[in-house]
Amino acid sequence: MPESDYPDIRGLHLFTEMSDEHFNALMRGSYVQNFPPQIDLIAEGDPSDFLHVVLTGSVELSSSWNGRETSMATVRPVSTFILAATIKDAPYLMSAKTVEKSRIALIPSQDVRNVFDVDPNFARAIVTELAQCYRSVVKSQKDLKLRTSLERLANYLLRQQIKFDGAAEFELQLEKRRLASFLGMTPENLSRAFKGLQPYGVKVNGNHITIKDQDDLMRFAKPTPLIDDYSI
Amino acid sequence: MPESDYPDIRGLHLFTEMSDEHFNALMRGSYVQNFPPQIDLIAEGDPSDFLHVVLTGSVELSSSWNGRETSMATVRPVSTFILAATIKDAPYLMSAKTVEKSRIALIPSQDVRNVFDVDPNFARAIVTELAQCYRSVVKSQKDLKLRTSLERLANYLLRQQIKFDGAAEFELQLEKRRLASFLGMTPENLSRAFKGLQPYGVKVNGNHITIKDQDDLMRFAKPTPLIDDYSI
DNA sequence: TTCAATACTTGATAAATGTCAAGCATTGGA
DNA sequence: TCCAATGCTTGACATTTATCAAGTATTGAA
Repeated sequence: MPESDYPDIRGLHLFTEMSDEHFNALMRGSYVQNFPPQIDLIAEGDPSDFLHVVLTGSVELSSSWNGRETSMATVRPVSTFILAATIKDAPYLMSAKTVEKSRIALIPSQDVRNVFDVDPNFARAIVTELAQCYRSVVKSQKDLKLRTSLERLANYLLRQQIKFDGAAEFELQLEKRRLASFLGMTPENLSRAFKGLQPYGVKVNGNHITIKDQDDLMRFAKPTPLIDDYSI
Repeated sequence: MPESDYPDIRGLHLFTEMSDEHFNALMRGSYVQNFPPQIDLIAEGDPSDFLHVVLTGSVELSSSWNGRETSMATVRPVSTFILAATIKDAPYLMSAKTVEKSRIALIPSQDVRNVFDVDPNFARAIVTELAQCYRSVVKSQKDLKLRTSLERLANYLLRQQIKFDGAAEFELQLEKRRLASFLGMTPENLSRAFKGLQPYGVKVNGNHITIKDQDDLMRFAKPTPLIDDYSI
């Protein structure tokens, strides 16, 4: 891997605290590649040979069964994916595909496991990251099981609003059909759900969202940190 | 904690490989308690002061929002719960309550974090356990998003059957209303779902399940290791 | 700029799931 | 042993969500 890419990766929580020696050892076997949009990076069921790091662009994680498919998450820079499969040396549970043109680092899983055993700081970082991932899925599970699709959309919009520093207007970061799948509904239903939020001051124009009265929407959405705050 | 309880805990994957010294250090601050059925052990949102280990009995993990409640998992001996909250020193995302009379070990979270930093074997075990937990939730998420309630029940029964070494008859380990909630449906719907599986050779009598023709049920359920095999 | 491909929306309808109410079955004290 | 409490089942109905089909809007490449 060219050393010019090191700083981006070094900046990740996962790699900030480890020793230079171990970091360099990890990087030696790794490489960075540019991918066009819509490229399949991994398929669920494949052996987990590499830990992936998204440096630019975005990657969608999805799963299929019996001819159906669902979007599980979208990974944005700078973060890793399929850490758990790498750690366990087990097959991927999700497929990954670039959404847009993306720059991705590939770190051999065996190297990750080796360095884990000798660098306590890296070990600590990995376990923190994994715990974070675990808690994110649990939150998402609660969202799915406890809320209707309208409530899920309302809370999604409020989470996005927080990402944009509480701005009253912002752009959706996902295509609507992808968002629908992520929220566990059909694209048709998402269209209707947006209409269903009009009485609470939500306006939609293409990807542009306007939230007229945040409090009004919050009274309906009833967000809670134990589902909606991905930082804890 | 009485030393007589040590072996049960030592037998857990999480604790087998660590040094005696560190294990004893962990145990010193811990204690074991017997709880009657239906006792609230932790509430979601509480700070995570202890890592819990179920030695006997069983514990249900659940979550609530806006007056609704859902069963997230049932923990059986010998295993831990709320490991992720302990590691992150973050609030619990789920509540826990004994289902039956249970014997539970409580290990101070701070001690777990301290020993993690000094015992590489323990660190490795924790990260493996966490990766396992993460992958379990992802599988459960796929189950929920990709399958109908009838398909979820069919696959649940096949998973239970495997637990009982493929026996054609076995007892449900959960109350039906708990099972319904775990599978993301109402008790009424679960009743109807059992009827819906009759054409595939499933017979129900109270908690007693008979699967007349496993192949028949499998043709309907279409189980896949990437959702249904909790060992990978 | 044009046009074909793709995404999105809408309405009509169907299927899945939830709710309510009532009755039956089981269970665990008194 | 009895019976009250709880869980389970069933039917009728309501709601939610999905499907299908058609039309509109948007996008990207020639």
